[in-house]
Formats: sequence, structure tokens, C-alpha cells
Amino acid sequence: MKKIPELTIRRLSHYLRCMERLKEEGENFVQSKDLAKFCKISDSLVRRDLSYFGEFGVKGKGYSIEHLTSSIKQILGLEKTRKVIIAGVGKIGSALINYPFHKFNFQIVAGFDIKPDLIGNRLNNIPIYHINDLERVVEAENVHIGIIAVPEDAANFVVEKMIGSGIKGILSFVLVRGPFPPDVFVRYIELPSELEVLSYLIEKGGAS
Amino acid sequence: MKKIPELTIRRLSHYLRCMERLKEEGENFVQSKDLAKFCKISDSLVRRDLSYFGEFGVKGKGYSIEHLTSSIKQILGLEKTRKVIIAGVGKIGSALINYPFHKFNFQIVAGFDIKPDLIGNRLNNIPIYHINDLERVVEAENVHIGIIAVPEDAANFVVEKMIGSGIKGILSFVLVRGPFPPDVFVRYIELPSELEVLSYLIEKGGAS
DNA sequence: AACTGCTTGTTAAAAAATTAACAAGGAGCA
DNA sequence: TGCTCCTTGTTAATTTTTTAACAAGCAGTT
Repeated sequence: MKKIPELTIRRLSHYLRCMERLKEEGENFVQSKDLAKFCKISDSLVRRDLSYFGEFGVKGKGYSIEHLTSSIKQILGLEKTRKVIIAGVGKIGSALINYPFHKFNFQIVAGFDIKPDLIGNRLNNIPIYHINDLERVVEAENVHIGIIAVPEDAANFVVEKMIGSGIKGILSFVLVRGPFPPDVFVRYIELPSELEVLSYLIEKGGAS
Repeated sequence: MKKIPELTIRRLSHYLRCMERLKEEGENFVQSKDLAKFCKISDSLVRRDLSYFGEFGVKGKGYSIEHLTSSIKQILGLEKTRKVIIAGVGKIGSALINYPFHKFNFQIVAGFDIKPDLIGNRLNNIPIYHINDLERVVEAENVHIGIIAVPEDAANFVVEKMIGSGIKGILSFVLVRGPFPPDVFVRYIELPSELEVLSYLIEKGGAS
């Protein structure tokens, strides 16, 4: 099978978000041009993205939201609940612990920190452990995904621990220095960069 | 001048992050191949990105970190402090209010919410107003950027208010329905989507 | 049951982004 | 100063991504 671009994967995820919204609004069917308008891309691209994986639509009609939703979830591997841990339970980390990830079939099973007053407590009913317990918990609970929300100078240490414990997917809010094993995927959320991009767009103008 | 791809802009921002880190480690010069390794791209691309805007390097030597940093900051429009507001001061919003954006020359000037017990308070010394005061504050303070961290069902309302008040750049944590004026730029941070992409990568494997 | 209208899935064309290659030209050293 | 080494800036080639176009075919209607 041909290699699937990661951009296609990201868009599949966006299609899910769109359909969740449309479903709430009472829709049962959606067309490629609806999803396209939502995501500001062409309708061809929506169909192209889906065609990598099969035929999900009805010609002349569109896509059953229910059917397409469950198909995309299967493609993305979202049928089973995935366990997630969060390293760093400061401002960002504790906000994430309260985020309703369970709605999306992700389960936060633990938080980790080094501050003594945090360790042993529960936040949003999720236990907080010392960072040194990370490997033990990950192995015991079979965790696949880790989120890094620690200060910059602790990030590399935490990444090593996560990789050592068998975590395969890492979402980090701070830059971490590679290289990483080829079966470990690291992606970033960089708040300052997002604002910087906006700054450029505002300054230089152009089409949205 | 040729149109600059947004991907190039995002990478410029990443180059800044890399150089901040390298500077802390005591480096004064950096080469395209260093930045390339950091960002997992080719060194050609680093040079290509920079060449859109001028010549910043010294042949045979590399780039002065100080000089390249200030050049990129100028390109991105980061010389002047930009004012930012945050709509929604719940879990995510209040975490953002505590984020050290000032290090990046962004200044959070106000938060907005509808919960009576929040309004009138200060968080991290930043005043919280009722959402209905958004337009007044934005105009008075000349705010350019807004962050949306409200629940899903309030997002469209907030976007309208922001656009009406003259905000030109919006960073949203929830899906908002367009269309938007062509001089207003909306970008997203979608936590669930990030995890979903990781889920796919883990499941399907392949190179990182 | 046949017809019309509309949207899909797919193929080919176009556009965009990335990489490779290399001439140009300082830096450092003898 | 002259020579060598090394990295930049740039052009051309390649690859990837997106768009456009259209045949195929189901739905709804007459």
C-alpha cells in the first residue's frame, strides 16, 4: 500500500471534528464539499484523502456521518481506549489533566512531577506520582502515549525516561533534542510559534 | 516578491527556538545543517527558507546566532510587543494566562469570561473582564491577537466578537465556523487531533 | 422502468515543496 | 599573500501534494 501523507491523517482527524459538530446540529449526511468548506480545502482533496482507505460514500448523496465517523476512527486506531500519561503537572499539565480527553477515547491514567506537595495527590481524580515512578506505571498500565509539559531544562530527561519505558507517541510542549528511535513519534505543540506565525500573517497580510 | 509558504514561516519560528536553546548552551554560530538536524529536515531547506528574505550567513562559516535571531524576529514582525487577549479563563485559559509569553514579546493584557466569580479578579496579575467588554478593551488597548479557550458552543459567538473588535489573528482551541474576513487569520491548536495523529502513527508504524 | 440530477471515486494535470548539486566566496592557516 | 577548506546562496531536478476533470452510478422522480 502506498504511503499515506501525515497531512492526510491530520485532515482525517479534522473531518472527525467537523462531523461531531454536524451531528450535534442534527445532520446525518455530509458531502465532500461540506467538509471541504469547513477545512478550507478543495472537495477533491477530501475525496482523495478518503480514497486512500476505501470507498465510504454513496454517489449522488454523500457520506453517512455515522458510517464515515466510525470508518475514520478505525483508520486512526481509535476503536480502543488509549492510555496517556502527563509529565509535568504545573499550569499546562494540570489544565490538560482536566481536559475531557475521554470523550475522544483517550484515558489519562497518571500525572508525574517532582514537587513533593503534588506527589501522592489526585487531580481530577488522577493520581500524581514522582517522575521516577514513570517507567513502573507505564509498564504496569501499558501506556502508549506521553505528554510532556515540564520546563525546558527537564524535557530531555523526561523524554529519555518515556522512551525507556516503552512509550511510542510523545506530544511535547517544549523542544526536545533527538534523535529518537524510529518507532517513537514525537510531535510538538509550540504556543510561541503559533503566535509568531500569526504575527507574521498580520504584519504581511495576504489571504487567510 | 514571491509568495512565502506558511510552512517556511513555521520553520523560521522553529529556527528561533533552536537558536534560543543553542545560545543557552553557549554557541555563537550555527550552520544550516545544525538547524536541519534539529528540525529533521534537509540543510538545503533551511538555506532555501532563509533565502526568501536575504543573505544572513557567512560562506564557509555559518550564521551568527545573534544576527540570524534578530533577522528572523524582524521578518516575523516580532520587534514590537504584541498585545494578546484570552477569551475563556477556565482550565486551558488560566494555564495560558500563566504561560511566559512575555519572553517571546507577547503581552497578555486581559482575560474574558462569563462566570461572575472570575470577573473583576486578576490572574497572574492580569484583569478578567466580562466577555461583553471585549470590544471596548481591544479597541482601547490596540490588541492584535486573541486566543479562544471557551467551550465549543460559545466559540462562534466569541469569534464574531473578536472579529468585530478588530482583532486580526486568532488562535483557537476549538473549531469555529467560518468564513472569516480575508484579513483575519484563524489557526488552531487541536489537542484531540494531535493525539489522534499519534494514535495512527503508533498503530501503523513507519519512520518517525 | 427509464430518466435526470448530483456526488462520488479516480485519473491526469498542475502547482507547490523539498532535495540535490554546484558555483561563489569568505575564513583560517602556512 | 596564496592556498585550501568549508559553507552559503541559488538554480535545476525531483518528489510530493493539490486541484481539475470526468466517467460511473445511486437516489429520487415521473
